[in-house]
Amino acid sequence: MPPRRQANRNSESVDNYLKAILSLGGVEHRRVTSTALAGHLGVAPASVTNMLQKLASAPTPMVEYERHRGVQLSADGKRRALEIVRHHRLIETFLYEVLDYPIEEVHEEAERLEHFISERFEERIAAKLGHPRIDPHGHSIPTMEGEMTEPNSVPLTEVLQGGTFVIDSVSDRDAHTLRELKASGIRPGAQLRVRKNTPAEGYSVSIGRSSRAVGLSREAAGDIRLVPSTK
Amino acid sequence: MPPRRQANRNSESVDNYLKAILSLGGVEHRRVTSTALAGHLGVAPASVTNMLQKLASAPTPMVEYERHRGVQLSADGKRRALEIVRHHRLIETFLYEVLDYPIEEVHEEAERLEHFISERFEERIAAKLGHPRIDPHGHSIPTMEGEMTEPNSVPLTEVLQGGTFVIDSVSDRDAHTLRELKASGIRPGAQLRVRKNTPAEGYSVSIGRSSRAVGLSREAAGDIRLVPSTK
DNA sequence: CCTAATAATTAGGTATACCTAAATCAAGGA
DNA sequence: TCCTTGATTTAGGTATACCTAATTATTAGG
Ligand SMILES: [Mn+2]
Ligand SMILES: [Mn+2]
Ligand SMILES: [Mn+2]
Ligand SMILES: [Mn+2]
Repeated sequence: MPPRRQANRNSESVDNYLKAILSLGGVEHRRVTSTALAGHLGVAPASVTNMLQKLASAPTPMVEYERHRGVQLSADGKRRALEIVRHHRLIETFLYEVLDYPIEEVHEEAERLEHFISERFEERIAAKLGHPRIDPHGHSIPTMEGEMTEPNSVPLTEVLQGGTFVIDSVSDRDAHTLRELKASGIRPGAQLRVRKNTPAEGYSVSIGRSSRAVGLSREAAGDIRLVPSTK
Repeated sequence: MPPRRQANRNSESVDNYLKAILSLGGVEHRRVTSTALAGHLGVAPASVTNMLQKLASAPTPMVEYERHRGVQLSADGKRRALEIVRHHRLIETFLYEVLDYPIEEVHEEAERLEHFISERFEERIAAKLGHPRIDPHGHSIPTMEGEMTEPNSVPLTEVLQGGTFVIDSVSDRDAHTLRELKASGIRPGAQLRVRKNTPAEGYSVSIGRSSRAVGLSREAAGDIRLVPSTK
């Protein structure tokens, strides 16, 4: 019979806009510009304006929008965005832990499935995984109640002094970069010593106890986030 | 960037039309009428006509369609339909075996997810499950190559003589009926003795070695398929 | 062989979510 | 303050996938 997925609220597109606003605006709710969203989502700026107007003028608006001044998530919008992020990261963890996906392939699959799983599915994989708080890239998984801790980590490209760090997370965006990082032993939790990290000199690190220098592209370096070594 | 799911070919709607044509026309490719499809899919007959015309006039047509004479799947259409059925039944098996879903809830979740999983996901759950050939309802799972064996089972309502049978499958369509069947111990593989099965007298059976009579609604009876007991 | 009833198609709309091109706005520098 | 320019929005389209109402085919009965 008619499964009919309803308009606005809850479509795959809407979900992706909300996630993008959360990601660009952070949990501090910085206003996000149409152009930034257009870039992030890969759609034309005009399409963004259109969608924002719809989202803002819904009966229970998902965003707070003012012409020419960008958007912010409403409380409802933030709740939904965090739910999708939870789906995404739980799915990634599940694919990695239970279905033995290579880490560089989990993101793409999760990006699709996050919109279509039920609350039951979410609950079941969370239980199966022991209610994990961190996904395979090192990103924190929002709780069922929509709480998410922000990392106090810093991109490798922005670390000022050299020294020893622990890898907090790696970006999930680019499968190719991720495959390279994996090959060099760069994964969340590993120890990393910064040798060079300036645009001029390039990027070079050592992993774990090894003293071997590992060179990194600018892009790869920007995809690694570090926290100070506690040891 | 642009994940852009492509037109026609491969949309969730198209998948559902192809599955419906397969289901109504059987693997023997009986022609299927627009009205039958409309009923099965819960859409207006006019919508069906429209879709069939598009599917039939695509560069590589998924169906063979003639005005006023119904449709049949093309070889391509059949391949796709069987792939979706494989997805559906593997997902059901996975939800049941790995995620401990109650049997009456697997269908709805599978109905959505079947359209969105990757080939990798399909392959991984199949491997995890040991390449099962039958889903939790007793339906056979098409192979990766698109082979599916048709059951030679008969609905309980169409069994002529009484006697002892083995339950081949139960319908997955109605969660409510399924819950009731489960409560009576009616599941694929179980032994079933037919006591009464006429519209006039109603439907009554015994399960396993028990001699207790279990009454069934007409609808429930039609949802049970039997094969002769080999013992 | 004609005619109703029924099945199916056509015609004309809606909503979502995109796009391009043409306005228009906001802000910073002169 | 005014003007230029880049950002944003408006205007006008496209494609998918639905719907209702009107029209046309098919077919079975008389
Ligand atoms: Mn990801
Ligand atoms: Mn997504
Ligand atoms: Mn099913
Ligand atoms: Mn489906």
